[in-house]
Amino acid sequence: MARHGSEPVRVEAVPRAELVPTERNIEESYLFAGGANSENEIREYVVDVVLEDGGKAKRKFRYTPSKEYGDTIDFDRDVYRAIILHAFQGGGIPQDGVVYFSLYQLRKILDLPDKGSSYRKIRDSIVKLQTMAVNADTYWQELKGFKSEYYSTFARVNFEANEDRFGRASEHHWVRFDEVIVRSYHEGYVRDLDHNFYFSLNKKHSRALYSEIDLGRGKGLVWELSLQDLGLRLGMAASYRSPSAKKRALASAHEEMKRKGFLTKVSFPDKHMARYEVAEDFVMARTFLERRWTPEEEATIRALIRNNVRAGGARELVATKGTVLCNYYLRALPYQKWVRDPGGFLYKYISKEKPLDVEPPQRFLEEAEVVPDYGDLAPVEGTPAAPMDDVSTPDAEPEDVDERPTSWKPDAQTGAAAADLWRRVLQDMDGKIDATSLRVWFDSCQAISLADGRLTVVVPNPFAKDYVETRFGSVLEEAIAGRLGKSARLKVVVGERA
DNA sequence: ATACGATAAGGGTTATGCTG
DNA sequence: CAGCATAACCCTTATCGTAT
Repeated sequence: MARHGSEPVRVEAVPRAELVPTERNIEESYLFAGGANSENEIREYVVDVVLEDGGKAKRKFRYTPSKEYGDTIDFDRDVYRAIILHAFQGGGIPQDGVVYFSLYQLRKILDLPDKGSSYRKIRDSIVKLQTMAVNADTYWQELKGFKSEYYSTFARVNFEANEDRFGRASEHHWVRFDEVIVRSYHEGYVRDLDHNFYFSLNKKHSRALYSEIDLGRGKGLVWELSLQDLGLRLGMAASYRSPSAKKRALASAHEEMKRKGFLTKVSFPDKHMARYEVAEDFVMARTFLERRWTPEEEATIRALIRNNVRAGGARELVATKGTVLCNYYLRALPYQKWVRDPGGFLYKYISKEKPLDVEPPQRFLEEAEVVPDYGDLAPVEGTPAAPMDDVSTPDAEPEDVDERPTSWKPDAQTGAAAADLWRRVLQDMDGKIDATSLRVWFDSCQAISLADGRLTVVVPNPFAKDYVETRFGSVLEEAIAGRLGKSARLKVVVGERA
């Protein structure tokens, strides 16, 4: 049975040189789409893939359910997400893909009752994922090539439990994610879903839909796809063949996601298409985009990411713990022993402010000029890095403004005119950009000069620059051109406002 | 393709039963 | 009796079949 996903999937290049660069985790879309059909037949999906250079390829996924456990259902998706959340809480999936867990921890995440059948269900689900065979074939016409991958989500599953000396069960279960999943995770394709939000959703299709929308929208806030493809991804039964049947089945999930603030609008441009609009507030509350980063903070974030901390996690650490604390652990990292995964180590130790196992040798570090002043954080023998709430909050330091590399002042002659024009342009935006976005993105902007038909606007950080240019660039230029004439341009620069 | 009624299924809670 | 597991129940939702 072949089903055709109709939506082309955008594919980005991967760093490694490969015959066929393909986005990997699109298979997640269909991995859990079984269950509705009780027959345990092989499920097959064909997806059109658009390569970065515009070339076209076809990707075929085949899922062979295990004879013993049958096809995947929604619960298996939840278990899979619970393991990823558990791994994330432990600092991320390590390079070797091995994640240790106890069934008790997963049961807590899944919020299941404490009884034997809960544990059995989770266990069966893990084994089911291990024994479901996945085959992904990619055909790339231009190269006259193909690539055929065979794997299962978990390359290996081990259940081990001992009794400790008090007779209590002590669990040492582990799974090893297949390298395909590990690579997806580290290349950022497995999105950092808000797992708490994910598990707060109750309606039948809500969880799967949230995953799909968040993946599908990429960096944007709007996602459109055919109801046909949506039905496939959510594993709707064959009886939902008509669009109205799908809409009715999805109604309660839509309602829940709007009520909980993820979606602002669900519409159907025509009767075969669904259009989802994601709330900007929801996305922003979960990224740290809106925050202004000092150069020092940005350097710390980059250092954390270089050491395999996930991008979102790195920003979270710097935002919540401050640069001083982060740098303290970063510099101590090379001296630690038995660190399996630097990213995991850093995330765990910094977020919990855990005492270091090995203190870095102070004298050596200072001589090498790699350790600047620790301030109050200088480790004291025996009591390493204790509470330090107010020491490390980076925002409350007005005196460091002058140290920033770029500080823009309004141009003496054109500054006032620029500010005036900018104010009018923003008024023009009323109705074209919603009020929340206006406030969030433009409150911190300042127009500083107007020369040769070019309006220069200062934004606080590179994120804001990127966001303003890509999302609002064209409407803004249009509005400026409307007031200044056709050749008018907008220039966005990053810097501290004067 | 759609609307809608019938029914199965699922979640949640309480009652009951079993075992040591 | 504690500590569980299961049965019974209610209510909501998912799914299916049928008439239009």
